[in-house]
Amino acid sequence: MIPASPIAPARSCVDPALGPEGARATTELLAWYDRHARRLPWRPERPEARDPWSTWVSEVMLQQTRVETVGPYFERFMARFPTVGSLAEAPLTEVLTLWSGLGFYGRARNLHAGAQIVAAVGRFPTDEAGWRALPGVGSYMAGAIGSIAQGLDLPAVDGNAVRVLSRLWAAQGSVADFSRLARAMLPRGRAGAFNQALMDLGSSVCTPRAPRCEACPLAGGCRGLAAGLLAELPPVVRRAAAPRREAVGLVLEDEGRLLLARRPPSGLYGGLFELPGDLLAEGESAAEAVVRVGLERLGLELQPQDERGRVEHTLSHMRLVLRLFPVRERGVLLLAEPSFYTDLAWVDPAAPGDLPLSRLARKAFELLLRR
DNA sequence: AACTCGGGGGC
DNA sequence: GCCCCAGAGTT
Repeated sequence: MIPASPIAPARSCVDPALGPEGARATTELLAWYDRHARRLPWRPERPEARDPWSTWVSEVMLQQTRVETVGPYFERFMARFPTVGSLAEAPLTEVLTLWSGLGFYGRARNLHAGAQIVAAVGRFPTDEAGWRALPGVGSYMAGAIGSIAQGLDLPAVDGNAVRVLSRLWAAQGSVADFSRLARAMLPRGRAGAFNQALMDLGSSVCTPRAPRCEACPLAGGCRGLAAGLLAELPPVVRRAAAPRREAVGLVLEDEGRLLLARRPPSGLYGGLFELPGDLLAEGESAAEAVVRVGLERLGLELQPQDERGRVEHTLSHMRLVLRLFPVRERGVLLLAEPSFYTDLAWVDPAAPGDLPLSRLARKAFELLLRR
């Protein structure tokens, strides 16, 4: 842990030497949380009513996803899968359908697999290592579920907590560093409240830009504020701009229905249905890509027609331009190898029904329905 | 440590 | 446009 200059390191930021400053901050934070805790769908009125299952589901959905976005997804998911056993018994396709539009679909796959493990074992994990052994459960989630739903004294440091702690102590470091820092501040028996208080404070008061320090219970002891370092803490890590990539989507129509194909179970949009297609390879034209997709992924000899339109969609690591090409079928081949795709379906784009679909696929449907 | 993995809201 | 969001897994 590196104290941000020009602040002198008054004390070690490592357990147990935070001293009275740390204890005071924890006390103020808990008092603030008692009055200002957000009311959220996964937070029952009585905190002790939190259970591991609903907490697990909410934490998975909340990964890199805003609270407001998760709300309706959480309600629908818990209505359909009220218990870990109910999810374990469900087909993955149905889980992905409920997840459609939420993004990061590997989360749904991991949650499903994790539920099957828990159902087979017959009980939830009871400690940090047990939770971390489940797919999709890392350091943060193990701490969050354990502290919130099981009363374990574990830190749970997310992006909000990093920001609050970085500013409070005028320090910078890795998430692991801040987890140690949070552990040193944990109030025995109220770790869940402490962790959620850090997150709520970071979300509503100690915001990335224009923090509302006048409303912050920690302002009096905030070293970052005192040093005028709030704008630089935590330091921003510049990430490379997402490159623009082109892709083709094939429009095969039959009596108003579109041919959709299910992507392989892992990787980008794993397990979801889409218009057959692919990213353009290096130096490849769109027409060439259409022909290649037909041959390699569908076993069809295809002739691309005039482009029907294009939809743009931004992902974390690329900006996608999906160009839609109706095709004329010239011949049917037997695929030498199993296709990239694992399933095919003819679907009415106006009523796709219970299929797992990405936002991108839905955007393509909307464009095709407009004309 | 750098990528992969979605999608949306705020400025 | 850019940044960030109750991150985790892989390389």
